[in-house]
This record gives sequence, structure tokens and C-alpha cells, in this order.
Amino acid sequence: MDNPQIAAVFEELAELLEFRGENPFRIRAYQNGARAIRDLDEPIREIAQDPERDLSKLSGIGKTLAEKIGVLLETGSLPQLVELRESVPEVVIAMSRIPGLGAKKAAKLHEELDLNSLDDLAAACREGKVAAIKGFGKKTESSILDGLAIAKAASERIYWANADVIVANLTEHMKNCETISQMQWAGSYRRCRETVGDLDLLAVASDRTKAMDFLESYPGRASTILRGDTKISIRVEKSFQVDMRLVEADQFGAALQYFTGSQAHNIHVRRIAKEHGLKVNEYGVFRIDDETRVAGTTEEEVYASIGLPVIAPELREDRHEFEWAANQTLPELIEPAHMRGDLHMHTSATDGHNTIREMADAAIDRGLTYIAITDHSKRVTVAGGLDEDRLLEQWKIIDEIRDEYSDRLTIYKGIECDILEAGGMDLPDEVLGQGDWVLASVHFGQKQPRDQITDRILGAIENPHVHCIAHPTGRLINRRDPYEVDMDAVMKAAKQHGKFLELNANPARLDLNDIHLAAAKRLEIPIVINTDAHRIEGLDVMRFGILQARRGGLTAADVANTLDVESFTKLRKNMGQI
DNA sequence: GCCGTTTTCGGCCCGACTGTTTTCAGTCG
Repeated sequence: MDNPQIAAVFEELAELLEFRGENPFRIRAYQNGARAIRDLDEPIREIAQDPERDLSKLSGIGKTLAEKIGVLLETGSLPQLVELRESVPEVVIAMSRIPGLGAKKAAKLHEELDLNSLDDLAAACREGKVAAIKGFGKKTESSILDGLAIAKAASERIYWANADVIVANLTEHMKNCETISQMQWAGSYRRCRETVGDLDLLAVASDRTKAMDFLESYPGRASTILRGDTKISIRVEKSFQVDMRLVEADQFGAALQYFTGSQAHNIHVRRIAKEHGLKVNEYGVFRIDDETRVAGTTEEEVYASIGLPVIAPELREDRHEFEWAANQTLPELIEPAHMRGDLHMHTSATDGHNTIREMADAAIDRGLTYIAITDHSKRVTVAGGLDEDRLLEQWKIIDEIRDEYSDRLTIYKGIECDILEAGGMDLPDEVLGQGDWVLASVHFGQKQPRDQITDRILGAIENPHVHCIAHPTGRLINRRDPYEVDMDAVMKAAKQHGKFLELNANPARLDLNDIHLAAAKRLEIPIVINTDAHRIEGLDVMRFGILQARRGGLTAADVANTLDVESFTKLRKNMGQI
């Protein structure tokens, strides 16, 4: 089992224990353990096998969890989990996913009414059986019915890029609200997570009622979920939740810090604050002994009050950021202005929509100084992939137009060559050897077992004509799981053979993920961030890749295509690629 | 279940909102 799989076991364990009414701190210990393992940038198996190291020394892992990890690594399962699964009916778990119902209420409903499905629950609500239970009432009953209707859509996290569009529209609307003097988006949107579950808007308003009315007048509003004195929640576009919190101007920094999260990061902030004799909440920072307020207007103040510099929102996951902040070693994260090249794009020769010249001109418009043209190889028949002859023909064209671009843009002769199902590359070595830049990628046989697909990718890495693995895990967020590939083995091989790994900037892909990126950084494997553009506008997704890189803690120095052409060439020479 | 320059026991972040309650539990973030 790998880190995510082990983390998933403890997450499920925590969830099931909640239904059993276990000690909430014990539940949280399992959740913390799961997070610690998921966030680890090295394989937990290696730590377990290293006689010099001790799993229980990891933060959040104690004696009990270390033992259970051992069992999982050895046997692949945990008897405790099997038992718990049998004791908690699936329908109870399904019920707890309905907004407003948690573990306690779901368990109570199941206990009082004989329910076998969500349909049974809906029927019970309509018959008034739910309202008759002690602790439940008419309103709960109707909100369960509402919740059932939207449960599926409401639980779906959307791509950051799509949330960004909603944010832009709502910002445009709210800008016209005269009573609001200050506003900012917080939450996972501000932390630039690859997906966003809801949006948090923070605002200072002289008239809160008017500000809430104004939000409710947003044309895209579908409904209002709740409205109190300081907080309102609405749904936009049928199901997506948007919260607005109204705070005083001198609380803005504390509120921004608080609502940006993550929850784990905030818990850590408050723990440090306690050690300083301080209490942090969304209204400010206060001395515990006499309630004196010491900070709150800006985020800088809040962090400074506990002796830390401001931490970039992308890093606020309680991974390494507190250690870095304390040591003054927070990374200077990569920014869009750092990018010089884009080494993965398609043209109308295969499934792209623009010509080489159009892509080149668009790249120049975007401030790039080098690109690689990387159309598909012949195996990708649906895309009209290039065979040997057509590829050599395309490279001849690139040779011909290179001179006229030479003072502005270097154009590399590239290919996105498929790694075949049975292993091996889709084009012969003597052809690949004539190009400048060879991406290798998996498009077929994605569901192969772990060993098989890992071997295919390792084979590509060992091929001297391959320079980079494109979209190394193949996942499509919310739509397709990653290959069962052993990423640790891929990274070690990439390091050993001097190959790049791609961070694919397409908002549906974004592989590598933040944990992979942190691991690559630790192993000093150079990353390239590529757009995989299929048309001119596709070049603009670069910024999504950069946000993902920031979440991995990458600086410009960790990303090879921030280098100018000369330095990039020098790096490749040092890696033995040319 | 985890953790420790006050602690190996006794804590564990903190508050808003809701619904069903007469003072609070559950849920959410």
C-alpha cells in the first residue's frame, strides 16, 4: 500500500468511529494521522523499513498508528476496519453526506426508522415520520428533502479555474455595492487548491443588511441557504455555495487569516498563539489573561503577533510552513512572470487547432522565448497522430521557419510520443533521435496493474531519446483516477537518468499534484510546467500550473522552463540529455 | 489516539448558525 491508500484507511476509520459515538479526540487523532501520511513527500514504506527511523516519531503518528501502518504494509488490510464497516450500514454514511445531517443525526434516524436507502428517507420525510422523532422537527424534515435533491451536485468540488470564473462574475457584481468598503476572497480558492468546494467572501460594510441584500440580488443566485447577522450563504448556478462574512475593518486581517484556512493550519496557529499566552479568533489576537487585543487589522499583524512572517496562502496546509517560517526559510514561490518557455503544445497537424506559426506568434505575445511543438504520435489515431514520415516532414518545416523567428523565439522540434501498451515507444529511436525534445506519455492501457504500467514508464525514462514524462499520472480531476503508477519509482528513475517530469497546467489534469511536486523538489528533479495547448488560447492555462507549483512549494529555481534558452540548454547538457 | 522547556496525565482551536430547546447539541468550516 502507498501513502494515499494508507491515509484513506485512517480517514475511513475516523469516519466510522464517529458513527459509533467515539471520543472526538480519538477520531481527530485518526484524521490527523491520515493527513500526516497523505502529506508526506516520501514513501512511508521506506521509513518503516529503515532501521534507523521510527514511524512514531512522525508528527501525528504515535505508537498505535505506527503499529497499524505496519499491519497495513504487511497484509494490505486492517481487521479493525473490516469490523467497523460491518457495524455501520452504508445508508447511514450516505445520509450523513446530506447537508445539515452529520454522523449523530444520521445514526439516530437509522435507529428510529427502519431505513435501507435514501429513497426510504425521502418517503419518511414526506410522511412526517422524521419530524416526530425527538430532536428533529418540521424544518429539519424539509431541509433533508431539499438536501436530498442537491446532495450529489452540492458535494462536487469544482476546478479552481471554474471557481475563478464565478469569483470574477461575483466580484464584478459586488463592486457596485456602495456600502462595501473592502472585500477579499478567502478559503480554498485563495489557497489555490486544485478544486474548490465553496467560496468565502469577506467584506467590510457600513450597512450589513444592504450588503447581504446586494449579494442576494446577484443574477446567478439560485437560493439562499441561511442568513444571519454576520454571515449569509447562497447557492449560485443551481448548487455551488457562496458564503459572505461581514466583519469590522479592524478585524479584517484576523478574519482573512481565519477564513483562508486551512483548518489544520489555523489549529496550528492557535496552538502557537497559546504558547505565547494569546488567543486567536476571527476577530483578532487577544491576550489570554486580560483579553487585551494585540492584532487583527492585517494578516501581517496576526502572524507577527506569534512571531512569524506572513505565509503564502498556497502553503497553508500545516505541512512544512511553520518550520520554514520559524527558520526564515519560506520559499520565494514561482510567479507567472518567471516563465520563459512552454514545452508541450499541439498543432493542426494532429488534434490542435492552430498552425506552428500561429502557436509561435501567440507564444511571443505571451512573453515566451522558446517553445516545443509536440504533436501526438501515430498510436493516437483519434487525434491523427504523426507517423515517422509526417513527423519528419513537420520537423523539416520547423527547420525552415526557425531563422525568421530566431531573434524572438526558439522553436524546438518535439513530439509527444506514446508509450505503447506492451511497453516501448510508438516511434523508432532513429527518428526520435533527430528531434530536440521528446515527451513520453501514456494514453492507452491506463488501467493496467501497477507493476505493468510502472514498468512501461520506467522503460520510457531509460530510453536515451526521451527527455521528459508528460502528465505522469494521467488523472482527470473528478473524472478519471490516476494510473496505478508507482510514482516513487518513477521519480527515482527520472533522477537517475536525468529526465524532466512535467507539471501539466491544464486545470483538469494538474499532474503532478502538490505532494508529488514537493517530493520532486526534495529529490532535486527539475520540473517543467507545460500548457499542453491545443489552440492559441490553451497557452493561457499556464497560470493554473504555476498555482499548483506554488502549492508544492516550488521556486523559479525548481522549474526548468523559467530559465532562458542558454541556461536551459546548459542544464540539459549537465543532465546528459544533449 | 497524540503529545509534553510548566505536563507521562489531562488537555486537545474556536465561533456562527440552526433547530428544537428552556440552556444546548449538532453541524459546519
